[in-house]
Amino acid sequence: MLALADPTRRAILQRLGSGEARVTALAAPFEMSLNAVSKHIRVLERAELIRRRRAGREHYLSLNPKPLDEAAAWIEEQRRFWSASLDALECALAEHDD
Amino acid sequence: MLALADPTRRAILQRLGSGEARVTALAAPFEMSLNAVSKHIRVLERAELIRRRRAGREHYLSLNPKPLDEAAAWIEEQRRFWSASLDALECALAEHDD
DNA sequence: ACTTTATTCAACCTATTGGTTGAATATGAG
DNA sequence: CTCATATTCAACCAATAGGTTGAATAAAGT
Repeated sequence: MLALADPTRRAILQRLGSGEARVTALAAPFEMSLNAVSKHIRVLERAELIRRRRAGREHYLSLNPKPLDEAAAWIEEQRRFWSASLDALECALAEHDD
Repeated sequence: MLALADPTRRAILQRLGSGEARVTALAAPFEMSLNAVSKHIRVLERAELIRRRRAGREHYLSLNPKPLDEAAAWIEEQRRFWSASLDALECALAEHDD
């Protein structure tokens, strides 16, 4: 299962971009139940896209500092035959060395 | 549905990297039925990752020259908070301006 | 015209996914 | 000790995804 395939999970990753957060906090903005979010978190964790730090009963989630592997690996794999498009991607990325 | 989520579809894209191919040819290497591949092709087509050219009864599929949009857009979206990882990605890409 | 080839359409099946609810576990607070 | 809070576990459910088979369509070959 491609962890990045689900929009809720991508949103969670996005949210974690602005710092670590607890399960409850992560779940808050979503319509779905806490349990549902808890499941998504587990998927992201298994995919090693996020890390969990337990502090008592509170679990703090944060982005795994060396992630994007899944996406990057795929893109890398495509590079050989998709160079034109990758050029465009490179441009997009280069634009943001801020 | 993220079109890139399925390995068969990624393989099809990969195959199309070395030039256009017909449905039958694309299906050949897979264990699954022609119909199954036909479905995957339709998904990729709807996602605008590939294009179809009909020549009589034969359908020639090719990569959409301006694709990767889905992936690139997502990566771009992540850029802001995931810059460290993107740096690594950029390096990987830069390595291949051959 | 008939048959074969290339492809899709339609119906169906099964496994998986994303969600639910309710109970369990564990920690913290009074 | 008891109660509330934070989280997961377990069972379940509905929708979807990916596959199947068989029939439909359409173009080519003979």
